Amino acid sequence: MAPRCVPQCSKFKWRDLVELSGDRSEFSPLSVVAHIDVNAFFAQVEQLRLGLSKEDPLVCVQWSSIIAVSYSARKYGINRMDTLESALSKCEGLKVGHTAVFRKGHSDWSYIDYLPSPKDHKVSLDPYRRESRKIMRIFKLRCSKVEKASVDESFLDLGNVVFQKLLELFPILNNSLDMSFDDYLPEIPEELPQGLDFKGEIIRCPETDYQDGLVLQDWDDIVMLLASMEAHDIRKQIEKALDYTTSCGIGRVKTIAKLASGLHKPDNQTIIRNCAIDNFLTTHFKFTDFWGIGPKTSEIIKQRLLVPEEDSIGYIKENFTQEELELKLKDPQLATRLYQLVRGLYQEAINTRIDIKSMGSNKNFRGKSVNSVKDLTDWMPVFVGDLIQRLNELDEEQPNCIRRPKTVAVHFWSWNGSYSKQCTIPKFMDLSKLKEAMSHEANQLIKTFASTFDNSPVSLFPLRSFSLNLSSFETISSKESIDKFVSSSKRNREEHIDSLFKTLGENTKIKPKIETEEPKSPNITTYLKTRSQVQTVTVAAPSEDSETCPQCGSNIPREELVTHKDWHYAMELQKQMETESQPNAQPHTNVHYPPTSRKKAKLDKNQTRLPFFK
DNA sequence: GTGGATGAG
DNA sequence: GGCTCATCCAC
Repeated sequence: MAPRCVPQCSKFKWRDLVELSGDRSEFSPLSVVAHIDVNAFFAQVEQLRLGLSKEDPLVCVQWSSIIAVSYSARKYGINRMDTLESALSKCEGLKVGHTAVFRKGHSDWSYIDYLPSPKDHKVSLDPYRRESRKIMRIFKLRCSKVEKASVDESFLDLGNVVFQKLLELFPILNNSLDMSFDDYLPEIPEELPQGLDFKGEIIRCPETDYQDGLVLQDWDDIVMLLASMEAHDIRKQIEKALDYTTSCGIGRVKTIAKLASGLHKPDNQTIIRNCAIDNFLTTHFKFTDFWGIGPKTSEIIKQRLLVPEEDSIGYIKENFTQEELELKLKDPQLATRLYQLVRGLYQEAINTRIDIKSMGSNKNFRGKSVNSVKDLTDWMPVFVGDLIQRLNELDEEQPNCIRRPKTVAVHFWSWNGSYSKQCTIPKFMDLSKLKEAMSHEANQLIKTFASTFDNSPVSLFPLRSFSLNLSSFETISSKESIDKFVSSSKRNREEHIDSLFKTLGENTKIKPKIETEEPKSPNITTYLKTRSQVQTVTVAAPSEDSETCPQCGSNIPREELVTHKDWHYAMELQKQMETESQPNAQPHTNVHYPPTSRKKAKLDKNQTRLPFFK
C-alpha cells in the first residue's frame, strides 16, 4: 500500500535543502546515505567464474577452511565455522571454489584445477579486488560521492541525486518566491506525484505510522522514499550488468545505513526514516553493534556507564546528557561520538578517496617449511609480485593520482617473538624499477637481519610467518618525470608548493560557504545558478593542485579529476544508450525518472562549471 | 623507525 | 575462530 501524506509544519529550513545539493550533503539535516554490500561476495565471484547458477550451493575456500558461503549453501546449515569436510557432509552436491593462488617462486597468481597446499602456495585475493572495482565503477557513474568501505561494501551519498529529484517532482520547492535561508520549508503536499513509492522494507515508526500503512509527515520522509527508489535502481543495474546481488541500507547517516543493510539479506534493502531511528536501534541492536565500537571500547563503556544487557542503546540515550557522558567516560571524543551514535545523529564524512597508507603481503608458514634464508627468499617473488600487481591496479584505478611507497619493511614472526626491519627506497614511478628495488632491499634486509642471529642462543627459524610491507605512500603526478622525484628532496617540493599558494592567494582553494550567503534571486534554481557562477570564478586559477581537462577545458582540482573524467564517460555512455534505445525504447537503467535526471545529478559534483537547469 | 593495540571482515 | 588486512599511537 502506498504511503499516506499527513503534512506537518516542516522542521527543515531552506538552508537544509540547499545544503543537500552541495558537496557537504552528508552533513545536512536532510542527509541520506546508502550502504550497499555484496552478499557472500567471494562465493558469488566463484559462482560466476565457475559458470554456476545462484541455486548451486557453493563455498569459497582457502585451503580447507571456508571463507564464504553462498546463500543457497546456507540452506543446508553450512556456515563459515565449518571445515570443507563437514560442509561436504551436510550437502552432497556442494560446489567448491578455491581462491586463486601464487605458487612458490612465481610472481603471478592463477586459478588452478587441484586443491593447493599452503606449503607451496599463497592465496591471492586479487580476483575479488578486480570484481570490486567493476562494481565501484557503476556506483561512481550513478553517484557523485562513493566511499569504498571494504572490498564488498560501499557507502553512497544520495543527497545530491535526491535533491535533484525533489526539485523536479515538487514544483513547490522550485517556485517559492522570496524565501530566506532561515525560513522553514513549506509543508509536504497532500498527495505524492504518480509512481512514487518506497522500494524495500521499511522500519515502522510506532508513534506516527498507521496500523495499516506508512505515513509521510515531512520532507525527510520523502527524501528517504526517493533514495530508496534510487538505491534500488542502482542495485538492479549492478545485477543486470555484473550479476551480483546486494543488500542495502538507507538512512540519514552512515552508521544507520550500515546497520540497516544487514537486516534483510540477501538481495533486499531496508529503509530507516528519521522517525523510525529510535525504534530501529532499540529493537534490533546493542550499542556494541555500532561500527568502530569494538570489544575494548565496549568494555570501557560498559564499566563506566554500568550499561545493562537489555536495551543498552535506549539506556545510554535516556540516562546521560552529553556532559554526563564526558564526565563518566573521561574521553570527550568518545563521549560525543557515543551521544550521537545512539541517536542516529553521528554524521561522518563520506570519504571518496581513501588514500592508501600502507600495503602488505603476508604468509603464515607451517611446520619447518621455512627453515633458512634460502627457504624465505624463494618466496620473495610471490610477495614482491603480489605488491607490484596491487600497485599497478591502484594506478589503473586512479590514473592521475600515482601513489608510491617510500618505505619497504620486512616483518618476521618466529616462535621466539616478532621482529621488523625497514629501509627507504626512491619513489620510482616505473613499476619495474620499483620491483627491482623492492626485491633487492627486501633480500638485503632479510640477509643482514638473519645474520644477527648467527651466534645467538635464540633462533629466527623455523619462521612462523613473514610479511613484506610498503608504507609512507606519497602521491606523484603523471606529468612529472621520475628524475625530478628521485632528485628533488621533499623540502624543496614543499617550498615550491608554498610559493605557489602565496602567488595565487589563499582563496584559490576555498569555496564560498553556503551559510554566509543569502539568496539574491527569487527562486532556488536561479539562486543555485548564481552560486555556481561564483564558484567558477574562485577556483579557476591553475595551480599545483589542479589540471585542465583535455575533454572540456575546465580547470579541475586534481583530487576531483578522476570523478570529473568519470562524468565525461557517463555522458558518453548516456548518449550511446539514448541513441541505441530509440525510437521506442527508453534508457534501460532508470525507469522511474526522466532520462535526463542522471545528467543533472552528475553535474552536481562539478557545479564549478554548470548551472543546474536550462 | 619499531612494535603493540585496536578494529573490520 | 583463525587469518588477513589496515590504521593509529606510544615509545
